[in-house]
Amino acid sequence: MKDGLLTERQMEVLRYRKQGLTQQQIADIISTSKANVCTIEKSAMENIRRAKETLEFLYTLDATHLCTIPSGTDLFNVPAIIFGEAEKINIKVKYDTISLINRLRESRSEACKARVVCEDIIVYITDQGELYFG
Amino acid sequence: MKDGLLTERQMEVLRYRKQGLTQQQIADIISTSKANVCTIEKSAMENIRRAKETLEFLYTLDATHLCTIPSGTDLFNVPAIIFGEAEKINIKVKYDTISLINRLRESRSEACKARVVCEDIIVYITDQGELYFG
DNA sequence: TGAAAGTTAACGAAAAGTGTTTAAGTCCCG
DNA sequence: CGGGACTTAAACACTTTTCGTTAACTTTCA
Repeated sequence: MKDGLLTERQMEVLRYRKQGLTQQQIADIISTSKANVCTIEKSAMENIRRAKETLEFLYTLDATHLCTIPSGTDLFNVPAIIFGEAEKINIKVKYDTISLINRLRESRSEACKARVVCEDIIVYITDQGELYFG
Repeated sequence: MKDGLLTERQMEVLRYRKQGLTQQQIADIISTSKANVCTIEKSAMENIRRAKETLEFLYTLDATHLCTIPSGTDLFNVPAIIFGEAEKINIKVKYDTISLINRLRESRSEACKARVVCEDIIVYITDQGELYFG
């Protein structure tokens, strides 16, 4: 039984950072270079990103594939597509038009350029109407 | 830019498992021993555990542990419990009864079945009265 | 009880992650 | 411009994780 993803070193740096210390100050405290503090902090953030992604995967496990939004689709057409597909399988989506777009932007910002979807987006849905974008 | 914590192999096994296949059946499909499938599945679960713990740490970075809502609690009793605990440490929760329940449902929908909490939920609170559910 | 499902332990090889250093780089502000 | 804060890349020693095998063990249940 081990701890979380973060090493002692990484948690140490994050805690000091939260207190508002600069990388140089932290470097002095823990006796290393500021470059090292930077890489430690960076890998901590990377680990946090991976932890989030891991749980997202877990959610998609009990979600079913709903549809795929093709690259090039206008962002404002996405909700209609999703509502339509969800209706076909008798699931009520738990988001309205606006919050659906926000949720998509939030979780796949790199796939949304201006008003257009610039990557294929796979849409998953749970029985409860929760959405995930792959 | 890598993916989550889980390896391809681990996700593969979890997906088949979700479909209800036995370890032996999966072993046949991916051409290995059932013992190996067992260890892959086990380490996948371990990784998921660590991912959760990592995010818990993130919350505790600027929040303190308030209390734990035990599985089985009626959803409508949750606010009273939280308000009570927060009062003990002189923090005013920034949500009213209704929005607190909504917030919980939003962030831990899979832990709320109908009117009942079906998993233990760890509650964190910041000095500002913001809540997190672990 | 017997068979199928699942778990565990010990071990090895390959792969991935971590902390470090050094040296060069960007970015922003006064 | 100069300096402080931060980022990046390459290389290194080191540790941990992963996938795999074999063989024995426990659990479940018809």
